[in-house]
Amino acid sequence: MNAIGFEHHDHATCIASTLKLAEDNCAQRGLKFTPVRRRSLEILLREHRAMGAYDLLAVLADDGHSAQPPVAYRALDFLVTAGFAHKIERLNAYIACCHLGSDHTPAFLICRNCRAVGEANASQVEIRLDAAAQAVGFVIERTVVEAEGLCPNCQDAA
Amino acid sequence: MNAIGFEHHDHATCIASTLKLAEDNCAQRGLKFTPVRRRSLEILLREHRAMGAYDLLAVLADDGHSAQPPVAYRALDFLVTAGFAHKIERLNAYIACCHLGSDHTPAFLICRNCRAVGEANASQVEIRLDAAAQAVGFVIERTVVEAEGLCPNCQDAA
DNA sequence: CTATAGATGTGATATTATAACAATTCGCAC
DNA sequence: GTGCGAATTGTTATAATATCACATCTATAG
Repeated sequence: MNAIGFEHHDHATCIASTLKLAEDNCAQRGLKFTPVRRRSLEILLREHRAMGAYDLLAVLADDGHSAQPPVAYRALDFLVTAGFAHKIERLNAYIACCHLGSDHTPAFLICRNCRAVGEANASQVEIRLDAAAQAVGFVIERTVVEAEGLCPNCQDAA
Repeated sequence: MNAIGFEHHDHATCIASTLKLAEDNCAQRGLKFTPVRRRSLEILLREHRAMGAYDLLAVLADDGHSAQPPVAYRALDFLVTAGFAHKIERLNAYIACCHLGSDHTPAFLICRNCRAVGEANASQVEIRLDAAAQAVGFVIERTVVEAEGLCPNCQDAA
């Protein structure tokens, strides 16, 4: 899971260690890692795919949680704000962060066929919007970088 | 209107010349620049802001066009596919292209306060996702780059 | 002229997201 | 421990964004 989510990795360990990281991180920052929030992150981690809010909601409902939309959106808000998950704007969907802990501008590779999403390592991405922004006095707070295409599996299929 | 939409420019000329460019471009490529499509582009050009599909629809309705959602979405589809407009994924909104004719990966500066959107000149932006993509065999077809922040006007207001 | 492909009109519905407010829980000062 | 206040959760309703499906029209190639 170095750069991207398309490679194989020890998924069980990946989930467990990320959950642990998130837990510690919340403790440090005084954030409440409540059951719904924890469970939501776990669900996102299991999938390693972009999930719609309603997809998440469906899984939460199976768990016996309340199944109203705000439940999912609140959990996702928390995870995104805390930096444990990202929103994929292109898909209106959400995915667990692969680089939890490191402050980073995420960049995604999104398969248009299977919705698999890889999060590129920030070191492999260079974005030079600063010059353009400075030129007009615009202050950048957040940058979305999303590349759409075909993942290796779906290239083979086609 | 060199790099960005936050600068002043001769708007009437900008609209007229872009419409002309689009018209010629359609003629060359055998695309049909129908009244609704032309009018939609004109509306987007006038605003120079990200408009929701339903915002566009409202203006079209005032014109006397049919006011069902597919009318707006079809026009926007056409404009985006033809390269005359872009979708701002972050806002689920649409904006006329500033660099009509030149094949480019657009990069946007989006004001979170007033929704003004500037389209950066491709030459001022460097995106180096290729390495990350190649490393895992991903084929990039399209890239979305959207920076969110505050435009000069809204910084002053705050 | 006419067959055809593309474009438009229209009603219904799917998908994504938020508002609003009540009820509950949790930490903490007293 | 009690009670206050802030954050979280439960729940209903609704807003905002987007697509489907199918009928009708229009331009044009043959």
